[in-house]
Formats: sequence, C-alpha cells, structure tokens
Amino acid sequence: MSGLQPVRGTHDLLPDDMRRHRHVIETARRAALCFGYQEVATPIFEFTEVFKRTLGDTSDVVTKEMYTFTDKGGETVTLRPENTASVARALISGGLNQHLPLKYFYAGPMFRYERPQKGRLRQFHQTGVELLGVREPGGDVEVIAAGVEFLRRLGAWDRCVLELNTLGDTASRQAYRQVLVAYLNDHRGRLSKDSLERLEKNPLRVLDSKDESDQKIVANAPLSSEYLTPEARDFFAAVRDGLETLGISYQINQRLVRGLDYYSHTCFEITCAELGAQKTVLAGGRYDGLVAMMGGPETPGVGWASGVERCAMLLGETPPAPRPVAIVPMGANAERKAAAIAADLRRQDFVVDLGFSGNMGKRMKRANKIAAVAAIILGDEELARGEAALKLLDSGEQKNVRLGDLAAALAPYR
RNA sequence: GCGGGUGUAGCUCAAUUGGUUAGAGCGCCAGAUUGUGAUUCUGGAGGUUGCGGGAUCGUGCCCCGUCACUCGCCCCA
Repeated sequence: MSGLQPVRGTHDLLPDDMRRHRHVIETARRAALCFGYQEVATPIFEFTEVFKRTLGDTSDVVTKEMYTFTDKGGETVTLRPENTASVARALISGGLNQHLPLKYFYAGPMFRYERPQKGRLRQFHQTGVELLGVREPGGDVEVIAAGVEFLRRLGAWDRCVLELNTLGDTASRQAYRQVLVAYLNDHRGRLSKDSLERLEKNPLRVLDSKDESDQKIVANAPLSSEYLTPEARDFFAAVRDGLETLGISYQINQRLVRGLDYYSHTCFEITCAELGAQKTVLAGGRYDGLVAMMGGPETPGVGWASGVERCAMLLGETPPAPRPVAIVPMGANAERKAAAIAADLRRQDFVVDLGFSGNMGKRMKRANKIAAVAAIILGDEELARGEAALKLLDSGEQKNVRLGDLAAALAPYR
C-alpha cells in the first residue's frame, strides 16, 4: 500500500463509484425538474458569518465541524457545511425576493470536520431543493412529495420510512420549550451527561437521546403537540392531509427534532434502516425565519437535503458505462482511415474507442476489455473493396459492411 | 471529541501456540496465436506484512506509539 493517502474523510470517485454518484444526482435533478425546480449553484465557500449566524452558535456544525480559514485578503471564510444558508444568502444578494416564489434544486460537495464513518465523510455531497416565498402548507407537501418521488425513482422508497413532526411556530416552540425544560430539570439527577449538556444548549435534542435512562424520562415528558397554537395545529393538519391525498405514507415522530436552529413548523426525515447509524438519506423542513435572520426581507422557506453517498449505497446494480465501438486498424494506411471513420462516427454521437498502438490481437483484447459492442476491423483487403469487417463481440458474428453503411449497421447498438 | 475492532500482492483471503526463502484464487503482463477478442493452456511480474519504536537468539504474529479504515457514541445527509 502506498504512503500517499487522501485527506481523512475524503474519497476519490473512480468510474464505477462515479456512475453511481452521477445516477443519484441525475435522478434527483430530474425528479426536482418535474416539480418545476431549477438547478442553481452557489459557491462552495462563503463568509463564515453566513453559516455562523444561521445555524445557531451552539450547534455542533458551527462549534466543531466547520472548515474555516483566513484567506490572503484577511477574510474569514468557511467551506459550506450545508447549502440552505447559501441559497438564502444568494436570495438576498441578488434581490431575488422580487421573483418569489422560487423553486431551486442544487447538487454539490459539502464539508464538515467530523469523525468519518460509513455514510459520513468530511467531504460529502448533497442534492436538495428549496422552495422560497411560499407560506402555505401546500409548499411543505410539494417539497416532501419531490423528495419521495426522487427516492421512488431511485428504487429506494419502498425500503424507506418517512417520519414527520412539527416544531410549531415561534409561540408554540417557546411555550413547549419552557415546559420541557422545567420537566427535564425535575429529573436532572437521572439524565445522562450528554443530555445535561443538551438541556443547556438545545433541550429538544434530549427527546432524541439513545441513552436508556434518558428514554425512560422522555417517555413521560410533555408532548410538543399539546403546546401548539391553533394556527400551528391547523398548519400541520393541512400538511398531513396533503400527504394523505397524495398517498404518501408517513409516521408521526414527536421526538423528531432538527439540529439546525432555523427550522420551524414541519420537519421530516426519511431513513433507511439498512444503512446503520447514518441511516438518514433525506431530511428537511420549514425555515420561515431564516432569510430575515440573515438581514433579508421576511421570506418563508421549506426544503430538504439528501446525502448522495448514502443514496448511492442504496443502489443495487452499478449503472453500466456506455459500450463503445472499437476500431481495429491494421497497418499505417488503415490507421489513417480509422481516424477518419472514428471522427465521423463520433460526430454522430457513437462512443468510439481507437487504440494508440498494438497489433490486431492486442487491439481485439482491448476491445473486449472495455466491453465494446462491436469491432470495426480495417485491413488492406477490406479497404481495397471500400469495406470494413464488422464483428459483433457478444455473438462473434462477423460480416463485411461498406464504409458508408457503418453508421447504419451500428445504429441498433448505439 | 469519546469507546471497541481491523490493517499481509491491484482485489478477496491463507500462513501450525513466535521458528528457514510470506502463499493461493482472481486480476495484471507475456507466450501458444504476425488477420480475430471473450474460452483454454503455459510462463512471468508484483510484498519494507500501514508506518515508527521496543522486548526476543529469532516476529506477519508479542508490547508501545502513530496513521488509516471500520462499528458504536456525539452529531448529522
């Protein structure tokens, strides 16, 4: 093994991996496009403030996971740990609130300084959608439906579970938070060390604890659903109703909370148990306060992000590479002719492999190795007749074809 | 950031409780085959046993450190 290794938590995507990766992104893009979402790309780094202000000063993402550095101009910038804050920033920078509602799709790398595990990398990739400027619960429903459609096309939806919860509006959230903190404080003595810390930073997170003792306490904790304002309750009912109309099945999980500060109302998470500890493949929610929090105009938003690497693990077969046509010339004369034939076929969008050296045997071996559908064999005898030998490599069948008819003869195998 | 497990050829794995020159399959290269791949046969290349230190007459195997991967925690996509 070589001493040269990639940076911890980063990976090379060699062709097989890359095709899986590409397939996931293309599937997400096409699904999102069907809902009218258009692709955008924001820079992979932003001024650190963009993430610091929006994610919450106590979130792990901000406190320990950001790749932050000072550039040569003395600016403090951060590699994006997620894309929603960037999109919100772009909306403000570009004055895009003139054009609401906006429906955006994105795909690209994200960076978090974490301890790597399966399905958790330091450079990973996400696809996602953001719907900006829509206050109605129908927006939440559409966004979730787009995520479900994506996973359905991927062939993964029937192995996934959609969990749904509401955090309520600000008033609901504050009321519940107060009650929960009071309850948890009464049981301080039996809370785990981690949860004592959560109690300070993000009390809702205690609901999510995997610690057994915590779970016993949480089991009797007051429920957030009992502290919703009538408006928040109606909103959530409308979202649920919308999903049911579409036949999208879900489970209510009252302990489902989001790590990032900007969420309100609907939050959801789609998991696939076969992935182990990092089983969330797609998650999101509503973030009505985000744009305003960043200093922009009050703009509601809802969206999700999905992990490309995690989705790629759910794929069965690796999507095949396109099968080329190999050209096998013999002799200098044929070689020149081969270049012209290759150029002509490529102009017609055939995938053509023309080797750089080797005798016929070598070139045929290479044709086989790259899984060519056919070999166009060019020898002086054939060329003298204005023909080539066309050999189909799956069947071994071989026939002579006039040079002008090659494209037509190959059309069925394109 | 915390705890457990694992590192032997490009890949998957062997290597008697510490004992000569670390093996196999697959893959790769070459030849059989100077106008035919895939199949078959023959041959070949490829290793600082992750790296560094220590104990031992002697280590792939024991001890310490380190790096990477992996499982879980934290957190998250």
